[in-house]
Amino acid sequence: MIEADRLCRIAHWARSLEPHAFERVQAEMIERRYPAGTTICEFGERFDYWAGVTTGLLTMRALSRTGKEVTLAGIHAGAWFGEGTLLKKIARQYDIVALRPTTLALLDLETFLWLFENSAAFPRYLVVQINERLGQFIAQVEIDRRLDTTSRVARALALLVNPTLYPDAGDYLDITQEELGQLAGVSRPTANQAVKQLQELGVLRAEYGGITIRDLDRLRAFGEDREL
DNA sequence: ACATTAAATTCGA
DNA sequence: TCGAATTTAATGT
Repeated sequence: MIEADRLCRIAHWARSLEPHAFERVQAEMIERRYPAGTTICEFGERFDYWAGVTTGLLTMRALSRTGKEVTLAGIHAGAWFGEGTLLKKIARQYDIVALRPTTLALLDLETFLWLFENSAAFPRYLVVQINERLGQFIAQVEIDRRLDTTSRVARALALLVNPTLYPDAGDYLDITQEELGQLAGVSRPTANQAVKQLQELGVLRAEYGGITIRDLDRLRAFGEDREL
């Protein structure tokens, strides 16, 4: 049984649930911690939970045909993921790896499907979420195509402050340059240079162990579609 | 890869 | 429980 105020803190979508749905979620949700480096779920495995990141940072990645690891999305505290595979009842199409010690809130498949059928608010929320994530995947493909490393890092950052997926996020991002490099697909020193450059442009402020976004619009617009 | 700096932890009072 | 000393983590080049 999870406390009501805690549930509201870790699951923004729960706040708009009808009371009967809220209570069921309260009863069924569990939390689990994972050390840094843990593979939480591997490609092809069943992982029958809808999961939210309570603390920490995850990456969703797939192996391309050439064997290169491709980051599909960085996921940090506040985000919920996995609805696609749950609704289709299939195995995961990607690996989920904890980049640092991470706590997940988990909702089992049965409860998830029950919510989908028995709450009016929940499917509405899911549509918005899925739509937003679709946009993210498209943006992520672009990160990998882009040559210019500063734009890659800027894009990777922009994905982490998406206000739809992270409605509670402030302008401070708890992320190291090492982690940012992994999400952007660049080395740590390269990420460092990119962060420095973005700082000089006034887009963000680099801090020890984190980054403060100063100008979200310019971060978003950074290196906006050139050619495809 | 190495030097620097910030933070976290340990330890002695 | 305070703070100085040490170790670990993150950053800058």
